[in-house]
Amino acid sequence: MAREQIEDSVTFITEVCWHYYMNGNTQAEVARMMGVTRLRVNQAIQKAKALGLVHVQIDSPFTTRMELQQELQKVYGIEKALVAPVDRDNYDFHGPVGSGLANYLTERLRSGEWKTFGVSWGLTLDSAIRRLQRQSHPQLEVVSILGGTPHGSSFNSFGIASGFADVLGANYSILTAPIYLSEGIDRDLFLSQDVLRTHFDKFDRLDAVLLTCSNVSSKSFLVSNGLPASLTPRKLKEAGAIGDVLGRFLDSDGKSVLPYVDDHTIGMPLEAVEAVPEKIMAAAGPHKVEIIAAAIKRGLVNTLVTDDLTAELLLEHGKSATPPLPGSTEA
Amino acid sequence: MAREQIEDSVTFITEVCWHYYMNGNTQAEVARMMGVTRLRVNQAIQKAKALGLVHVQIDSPFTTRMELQQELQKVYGIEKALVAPVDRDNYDFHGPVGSGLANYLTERLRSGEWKTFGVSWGLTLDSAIRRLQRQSHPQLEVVSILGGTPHGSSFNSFGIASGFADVLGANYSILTAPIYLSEGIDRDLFLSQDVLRTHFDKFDRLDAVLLTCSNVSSKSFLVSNGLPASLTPRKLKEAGAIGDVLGRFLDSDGKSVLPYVDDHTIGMPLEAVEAVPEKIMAAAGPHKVEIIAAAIKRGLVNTLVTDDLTAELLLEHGKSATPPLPGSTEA
DNA sequence: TCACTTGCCATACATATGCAAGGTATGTCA
DNA sequence: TGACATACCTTGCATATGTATGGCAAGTGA
Repeated sequence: MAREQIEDSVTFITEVCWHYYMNGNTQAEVARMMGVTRLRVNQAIQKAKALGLVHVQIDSPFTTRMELQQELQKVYGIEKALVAPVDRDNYDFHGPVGSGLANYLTERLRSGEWKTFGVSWGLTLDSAIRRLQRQSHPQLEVVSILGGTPHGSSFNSFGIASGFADVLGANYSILTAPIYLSEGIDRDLFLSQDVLRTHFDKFDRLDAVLLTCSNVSSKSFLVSNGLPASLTPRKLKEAGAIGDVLGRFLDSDGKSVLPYVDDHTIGMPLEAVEAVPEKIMAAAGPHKVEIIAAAIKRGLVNTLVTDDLTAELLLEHGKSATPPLPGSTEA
Repeated sequence: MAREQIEDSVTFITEVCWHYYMNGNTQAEVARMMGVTRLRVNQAIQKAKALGLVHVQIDSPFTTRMELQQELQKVYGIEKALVAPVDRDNYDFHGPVGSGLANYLTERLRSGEWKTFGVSWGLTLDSAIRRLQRQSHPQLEVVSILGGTPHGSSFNSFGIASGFADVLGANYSILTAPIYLSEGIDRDLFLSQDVLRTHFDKFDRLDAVLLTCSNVSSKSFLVSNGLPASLTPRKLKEAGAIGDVLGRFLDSDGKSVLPYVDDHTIGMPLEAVEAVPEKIMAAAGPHKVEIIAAAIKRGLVNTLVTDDLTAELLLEHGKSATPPLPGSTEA
């Protein structure tokens, strides 16, 4: 290395952001004030965004798709639906939903009602973490409710639970196990490990869970990278699976299609999920419409965070596929 | 009026902001998506800023002037100093301090330690309100601790207390009285009104107070518009006053210079302020250096929120005007 | 009917932002 | 000492944003 690197610390970036966002100076003005080039100011601002150092919040963000939200609640009989607007020409089904979930979580955590909540994993939750404002909830515990895949990535089990805990200023507890147990291993023996039993006990005391879902296609990270060798997308479809929640594959009625695989899945059982007071599912994309509907039917969702495109498809699906559930059409 | 006005509701503005800030579209893209002109998108975004609908937050904003903060704490013996960076060529002594106070308040309120806090009034606090993110603290009570002037404005007593309460989702209690009692009215009789006595009783139970201060010049709204007819800036200066805190004029040692006027001032007595656990003063500007120093000397400040220009002048003032207080120079 | 008001649009343009390409200072190393 | 690499700067330009101006269409009222 020749010449020492210029100061590019958080302190520098923070001051740039203060001048730019709080004081409303232009990038050129900030550069002049701080005695650096405009380029470096520009870069600092971009770095701040990337680092999640600045956060833009919109007050009452869910007023824009009120009709869709109310119709979803009515048609599917769920307690709350939150619908984020998307750009249809440049569709991104993780970002807006992530923002929406981040907003809702912030609001929900403010009440202080949650002592512990469970998280699965996936790109949607990763996106939510990166959009969350740093907070302080020292009494809160984030519990991982699903094992990980061997292909480690930032949105895998460990990264999601610790990511939430970090940004929320909370504690966390990791499920140190693979999502699917290898064929040769005895399930009961494996689960009898003290560390796992202690962890599993926490599932019964969760105040909330953050769920995601996916369909059976290459769009699903789990299907592409995480399935046991014996399980192919083809076999899944033949068994009637339309997608998974917590690694457990369901049919269009929300029933498990592969009990044997479920037995070898390390994570919170869906029966336990059903018992959690707040079941929040964050999911969007045309390919997820069926599995979202199935998960709702199964009783896995109180609150659905999605986008307007998916919401419209869900309503279409709900009207065409099934007559409204009895008692769920009341206003 | 010809033609009905176009939809310009909060819903419309919110959707624009969502696309622009959350989804990262350009204004032109948002316009195309929503079927309006770019001009209207641009105006909606500006309106959102003006309405305080969008808020930009910076994580750990007070790392940039760490040395100044520490030196202020040392030289003046205060618990905490928060220093916001400003643009010296385009100096604005309300905005940055308002942002700083908003940030600190948000952090402080998150702890849930406050049940009730007192607010005075002034442009600095008004600025803080407009920069605060909407929050929900149903258990919190904002208490006005100073009467108002007849020249009602948004930053007057009523507007500040209700403004804080509104944005914080809290309750409020107003001091329905003029800041200076008219000559002819008997003070004790006036204060014996039930509604005032109930209000004054709250002063003893405050967890915190937000204070401001001003000097004796036309820059002070109080001096320009709020003084009783018998009190002129000249008289104030002759009596040794260098500024006011809560409408009470102090000399450079922080002592009251006009006990008779203080008797006719409707607001929290400074002796009661001294007893509050957290005394937060938000003030900046070269003209406020002396009165800030005096207020600190009087023991009215735990936490000072100011800007870097004022901080430097305060340090200069502290070093030249007074030898460091005994025992306050320890690190 | 026609002048007029109102509210929006199209256009144009000044300024601000994002980004790439080549230049320059300052160190390393043969 | 000079070739070289590195880290940063300058310049220039494409795009995005902010704002002013003239125009047009729809309604109003003489």
